[in-house]
Amino acid sequence: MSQKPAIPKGTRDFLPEDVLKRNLIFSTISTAFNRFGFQPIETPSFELSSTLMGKYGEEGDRLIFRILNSGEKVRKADLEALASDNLPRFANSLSEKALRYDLTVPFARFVVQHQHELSFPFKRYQIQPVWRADRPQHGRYQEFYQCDGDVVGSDSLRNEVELIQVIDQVLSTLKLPGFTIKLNNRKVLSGIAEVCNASEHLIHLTVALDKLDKIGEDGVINELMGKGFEASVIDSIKPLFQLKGSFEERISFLSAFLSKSEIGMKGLEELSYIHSKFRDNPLVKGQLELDVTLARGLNYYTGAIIEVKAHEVVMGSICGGGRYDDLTGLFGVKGLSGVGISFGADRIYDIMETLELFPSDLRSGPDVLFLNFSETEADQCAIWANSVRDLGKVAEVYPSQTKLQKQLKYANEKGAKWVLFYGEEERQKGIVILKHMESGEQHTYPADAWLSSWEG
RNA sequence: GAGGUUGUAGCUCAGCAGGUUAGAGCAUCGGAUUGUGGUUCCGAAGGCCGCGGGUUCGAACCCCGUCUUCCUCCCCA
Repeated sequence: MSQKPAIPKGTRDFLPEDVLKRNLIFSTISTAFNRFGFQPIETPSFELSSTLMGKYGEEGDRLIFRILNSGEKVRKADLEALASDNLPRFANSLSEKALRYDLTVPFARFVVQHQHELSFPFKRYQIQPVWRADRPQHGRYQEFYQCDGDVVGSDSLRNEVELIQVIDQVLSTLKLPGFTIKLNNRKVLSGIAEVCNASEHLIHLTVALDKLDKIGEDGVINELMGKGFEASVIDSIKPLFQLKGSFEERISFLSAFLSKSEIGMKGLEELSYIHSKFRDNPLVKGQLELDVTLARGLNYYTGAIIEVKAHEVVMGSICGGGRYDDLTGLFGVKGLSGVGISFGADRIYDIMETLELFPSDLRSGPDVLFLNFSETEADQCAIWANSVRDLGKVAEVYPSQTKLQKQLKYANEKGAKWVLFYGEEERQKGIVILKHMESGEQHTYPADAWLSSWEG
């Protein structure tokens, strides 16, 4: 009985070529992090549910993939909770583990758990898949890779500057035609709420502001009215919709707007500090932009907020991050400041695919393919193949004695550069024939010395 | 989680208001060419028409459910 092959929604298979392309992105990212002194770590694919639950807000909890208890443990199911419609409790009784939802929370757990083995400031990067029970859409998958870099144990703004440089270096190296690194600061958002007398509704305010580029000014106003904001408050926010001009111009506008808010001014100061560092040490390709509507969903950011958008393509952000002053506080260690970014490798992949940015020579076949004429000659070829491998080249011996036509077709499809003929005829004459697949030219060499004259 | 949309050969798609053995191109395999690939020509194989139920003399086509696809919202990488 055969079954129709299928994979779950939101997941993908990767063919050899796809993996090579993705590895190019990964290696570009890890190279950049390495150059800035970040070190790699890994954490398990799944964590205890208690580590993850409640860290991403109500929405986030819903999107966490939970792992069903196995075997006899299912008997622990809390049927009373089910009967009384307490679904979260019922779910907890069925599941003690969950697939990781991002790399930041597991990293916080990691830092607390290994605090005595790490030296601070600790700079790490991590490239691993994460899982979200989200509804798949363009550029959204249920399984995707995140590439995170964080610095914990240092509140210097130089870390923010450094992370922005990493982003710039990675995306420039990958030859993205252009991208904007949007910057904001949670303190500025708090300041805005403060001067508008809306401090207690900060979240609603920022969530609505965040949608400005999507639903427009009227949409934001409608949303705020829907959340019960007073007209006077909405009016006081309106000037922000018109924010235009250079980074400096926006800073000076906001300095006036936020002059009565101490925290808001602190945020502005941080933003202009970061911006000033790129004056004499400019970015390669990235464009810095101050965007007060940038909020991002995660509510643990306390300082800088970063988001990167690629030009020339419609796609959500390809990189995001920010500073969180108390992430490890959730795991019992207070006052450890951190700042980090997260690349969305799969979105970068999709962008590079649509803009055709992947180099064409990624898929390289064997340098030499030895045709298989008979057991005896193939044995000799296997010995030669090892010599070729010792030169750091790729060599393959065709495994069976099928028709030459078939073997050459294989060589052609696999992109072999050279094909070596060594059959009975050649053996008797003491020669080998090397054929260059692209030009079709053939050269004859003495069998005992072909390797030294071959230019492969 | 809410609403809409899609599903026919490995891939991209045809299939006339429900009517005999469901079609094409590309890909695959074989042959033309028993020691020479990419081109060409000939041929073959490949489908519970997403899955389950219903309506009908009769369903790829109509109805219901379910899964999947893509999209909008929500949220995010």
